[in-house]
Amino acid sequence: MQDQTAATRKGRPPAKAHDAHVDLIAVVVAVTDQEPSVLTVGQANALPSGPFELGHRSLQSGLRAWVEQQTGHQLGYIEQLYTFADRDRIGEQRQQRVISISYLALTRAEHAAGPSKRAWRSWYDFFPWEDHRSGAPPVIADTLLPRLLAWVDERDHDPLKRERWQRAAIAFGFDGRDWNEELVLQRYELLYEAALVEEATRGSEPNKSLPISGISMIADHRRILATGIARLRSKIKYRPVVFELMPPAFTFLQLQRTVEALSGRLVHKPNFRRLIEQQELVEETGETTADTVGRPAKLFRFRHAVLDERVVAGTKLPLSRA
Amino acid sequence: MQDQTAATRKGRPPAKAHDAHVDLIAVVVAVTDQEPSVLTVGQANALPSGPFELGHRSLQSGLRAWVEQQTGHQLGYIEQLYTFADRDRIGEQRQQRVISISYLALTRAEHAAGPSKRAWRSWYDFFPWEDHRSGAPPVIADTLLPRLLAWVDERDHDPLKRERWQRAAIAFGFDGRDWNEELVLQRYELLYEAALVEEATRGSEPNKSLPISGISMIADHRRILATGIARLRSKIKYRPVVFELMPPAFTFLQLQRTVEALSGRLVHKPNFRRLIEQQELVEETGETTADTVGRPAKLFRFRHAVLDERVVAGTKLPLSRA
DNA sequence: TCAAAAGTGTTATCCTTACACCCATGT
DNA sequence: ACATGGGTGTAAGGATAACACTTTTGA
Repeated sequence: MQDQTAATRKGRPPAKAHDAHVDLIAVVVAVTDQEPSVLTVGQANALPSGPFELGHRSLQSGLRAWVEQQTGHQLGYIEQLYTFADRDRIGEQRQQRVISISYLALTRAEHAAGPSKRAWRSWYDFFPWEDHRSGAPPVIADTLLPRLLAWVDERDHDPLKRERWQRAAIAFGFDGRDWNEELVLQRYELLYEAALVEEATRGSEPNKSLPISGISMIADHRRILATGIARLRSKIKYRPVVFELMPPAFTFLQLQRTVEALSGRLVHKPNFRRLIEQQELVEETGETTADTVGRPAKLFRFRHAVLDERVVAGTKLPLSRA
Repeated sequence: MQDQTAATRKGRPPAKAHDAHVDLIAVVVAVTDQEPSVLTVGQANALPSGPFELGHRSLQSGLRAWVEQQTGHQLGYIEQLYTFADRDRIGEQRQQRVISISYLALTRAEHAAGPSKRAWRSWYDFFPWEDHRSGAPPVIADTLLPRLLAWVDERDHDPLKRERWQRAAIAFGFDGRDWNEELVLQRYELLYEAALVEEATRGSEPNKSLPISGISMIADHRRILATGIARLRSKIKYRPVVFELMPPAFTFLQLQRTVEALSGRLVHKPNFRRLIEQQELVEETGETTADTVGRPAKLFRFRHAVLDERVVAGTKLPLSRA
């Protein structure tokens, strides 16, 4: 079998012909003061990124190196998000591929060391329509809804109108539908398609009836951020990843506020508590907070043991005995 | 903002310095005769793959092109699995990176056109310990368990032994734990670590007390296959992807057998039926099967409309009113 | 008539959701 | 006293799991 390893390479043409440049991009998330923040560089409109180099031991270590260099921040939890390819023009006519490998990283903002500090930015600055903690944000009814209706009306035929409207309604919860906080990417893509985000109008001359809503980012970084947010909003529901964002000891309310910041929705306090307790995700530290107001709360820490013990597995199949 | 796009490229050194070769690898799955099969090339021990080239319009279209060229098979549903990097030596000392981007694709074996046909192979040939449709396969108790116990005993200290044993027990359901069909990758990695799969012993001289169990593949293809299986086993539980593997019309039992083939477990017929019905995933075609045996079954088709209507969203947070 | 598969009814149990309420502290 | 947050009790409703049973065909 050993010798057949060569077979994988069989069709490979001379390397230089279509080698690609590889970029690593990080969505680094922390929650501070009940705001979900993302680590940015430049004019706070780019995600930390850099080329994958021969000196890097692995993709992840390359990513760590770049983030640390650009922001002074050390990363803990990392997971891969998505890989995509773009055509890039270098020099005259010669084209080259750029492969971008994006990652989601979770930390606590305090882990910073050096020049970062000001580089954190609430992700709702980029996605104002995503924060439903105080109900649906006004921007949806005031700006997005009318413009999306106009976009729907661009279509001539009824079935085509209906299709656009249905997509918009599902994404934003129109027509009495529920808001679904996980559809972050779909919403961004819809707004992009409807030319309601700045990124969509690049390359064309600026329109007088300006687009809107949300700070834009360079290249497709806002799209990558949307992907990261969506992944995280989905993942907190079936893996104990929130704790990566928490200090070593915390109260239930702090934990709840963090989840609320991420999901952009309010949760039911008593039931949230029971949900966490029942899964045995935390244990008491024995201490209580000396909070300024209200009854002192017990402090808890994450039970790291659960990561070994259990597998969280979600069966949804009606398995049979035997 | 436009001009700041240049900022992304700021740190980029001369392109050739560390450009990478990009490979696309496909795990193409079909289910035929109640066997989950994977499309292979070569001596049926490699996954279809090929370099990403400038001529490819996108990563996915590059993948489609390679699979079609190597197997004559056209792909329908595709999703990205994972991207990883390896060091590759070309020529003398010069090292280069190889980036592998893997995909999961779902089709029906009949879609083949050309030389494929014999290239399909049950994925349980590669992972015999994964098929629990007739109870736990003997290979686990007969071969894997004793060898895993030996591997556990390699450790000197008790806590280290315990840690290895706990991992094995969770992965394989020892100690009265439940079998978890989603842990495909963990199991493969465990067996790799314990040198119980051929891939782990490459580079060293062949051991007399030979490893075992499961046909090996070139390079890390079996690991990629494990990733694909795990992803699919997990995904069929919360997205209607099984239908990509079904013919246009099918009976409940056929659907059930397909799910069983994928998950490697038996499901409860009446409850499975209700589960599908209740989600309104299918509709009657009006026809019935002329089966050889038993009462004729109604034929159903997938309700493609559900993909637009619903979002399947899985809330697991105790949301509050207001 | 029997085997094999299709299909329905019904119950016990658990999880989720919602509502109601009491507790402890600072001002 | 009361505002604020901490924390518990409990019951309704829905989903899941398990068991029992009837129906329809071909051999």
